[in-house]
Amino acid sequence: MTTLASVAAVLRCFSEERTELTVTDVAALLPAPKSTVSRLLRAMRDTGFIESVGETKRYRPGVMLFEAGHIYRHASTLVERADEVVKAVSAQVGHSGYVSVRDGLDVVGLTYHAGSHVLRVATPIGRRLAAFASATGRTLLARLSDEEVRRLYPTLPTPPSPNAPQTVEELLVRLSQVRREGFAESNDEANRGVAAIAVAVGDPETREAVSLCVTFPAATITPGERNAILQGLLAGAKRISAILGDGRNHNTKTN
Amino acid sequence: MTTLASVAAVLRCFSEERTELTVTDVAALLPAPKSTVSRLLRAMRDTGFIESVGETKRYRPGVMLFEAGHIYRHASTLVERADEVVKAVSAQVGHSGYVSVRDGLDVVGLTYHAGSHVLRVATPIGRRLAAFASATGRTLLARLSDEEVRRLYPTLPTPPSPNAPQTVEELLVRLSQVRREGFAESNDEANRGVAAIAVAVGDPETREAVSLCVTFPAATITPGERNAILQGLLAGAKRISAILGDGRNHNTKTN
DNA sequence: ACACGAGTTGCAAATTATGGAACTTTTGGA
DNA sequence: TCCAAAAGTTCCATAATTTGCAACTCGTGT
Repeated sequence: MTTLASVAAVLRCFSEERTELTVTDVAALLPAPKSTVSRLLRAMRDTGFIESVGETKRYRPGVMLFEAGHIYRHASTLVERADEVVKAVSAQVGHSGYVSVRDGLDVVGLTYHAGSHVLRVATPIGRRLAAFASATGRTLLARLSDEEVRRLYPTLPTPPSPNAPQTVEELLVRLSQVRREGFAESNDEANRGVAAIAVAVGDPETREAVSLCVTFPAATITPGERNAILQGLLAGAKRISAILGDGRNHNTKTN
Repeated sequence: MTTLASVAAVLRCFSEERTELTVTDVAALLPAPKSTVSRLLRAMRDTGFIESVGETKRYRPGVMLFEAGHIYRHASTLVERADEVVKAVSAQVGHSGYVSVRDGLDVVGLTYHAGSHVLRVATPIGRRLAAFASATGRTLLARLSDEEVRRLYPTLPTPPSPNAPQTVEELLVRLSQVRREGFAESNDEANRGVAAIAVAVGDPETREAVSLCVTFPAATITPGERNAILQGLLAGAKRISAILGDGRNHNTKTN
């Protein structure tokens, strides 16, 4: 394992549930010998990747990562436009919305707008979900060919819920449906009692694709509300697509 | 230069003005031989520190940095509390506010609330300013002893404006004033026509310190508005200090 | 077609990282 | 307060990775 791979592995150990790490934590998580980890964390601290928490031997991400991450987030025209759409739809229907990107087998939330209704999901910003087991992820996977999807998923990871695809074949069927309908839905899949509608759009120049998503309570959503969400997202994605020249907008049906 | 130092140096080349980098860019900026840079960027891309922009040879920060940066930002109780204070004062007086931390000789903006008045400064999030030449920076430097400040500044960097301290001795005088008064002001210093008031507060457990700041147009601010800003920040900092046990709140005067 | 600039690759030498073991420091319980 | 255990650090020979020069490839513009 190269130094870079080690550093990346350490950074991936941080999460919202584990915002600080010790030598022993990292030694167990990587796994790697304590001596190696001790020196690695020291070097990471000295170069700004992590910082000590006060005078303790605990480490947390360094401000340099915040700065670079900020640039990541704010340099993308596509994300900006997608966020505007999601914000407007979210405000219109009163449910939470967010924008995600795919990173390998996962989707990562980049932006979030809390809804005004009582149902609040935890902020998805910086949070990872399995792409195959979420509406946002499936809209992004649907932009790949079946061959590309098969290569990405030689075998399917353990599905996190019974409503998620259970086999690669089922996933492909679901993706085919996303392509036909232009959007994906999830129901009681990533969060109990929560459903979501998602639409993807891309920027052919940067080869970026993002998923626009609104979540809502599965049990109490009205058909009118659901339709407003869907139309809002589809129309927004179409506008973005027209501006950026995606030409792969899946808005083929009005449902 | 170790691999880690090289990677950190590359990440610091990104900015809001330079969101993408090429091999040639980095070779000039570091500086380093093209061959070294080519392989370094390749390794960084392979491990998630950077991503290719579409099919081009340009690179930008990777989503992994966004994730780690998000954790940095949201793991801090102090930043959260400071942000609430700044948000409330900003909403009350209608001017922009933000929270900053010090990183070496710089301050970095972490949060931002745009004011409702016409004067909008560019978002300070992720942006660096010279600590000695900004109100936020001086509130944070004032928490150091004079000896620590002298060690940090053997010589003073070139002042970016005539209103900034011009010598280390002048800086120390200004910091002494901040300690006495409990806040710092800047006027036409970081941004033309813009003034700022800042108050610092810390968390003794994590040894964090943040600066709470509100900016406003230097020419049109009224004494009442200025006082509302100052009192709002000082009172908020005092509340935080009482909760976190800072005991170094500089709220020694009501002015 | 050609020149030039951007970027990549080969290879020997230089430099850095590793892991086991010994050591030091910190922590928690009696 | 003391002591054992756990956490963390450092030494050192070996292994692994990185480096920079030079040659090469690719893309672009005239």
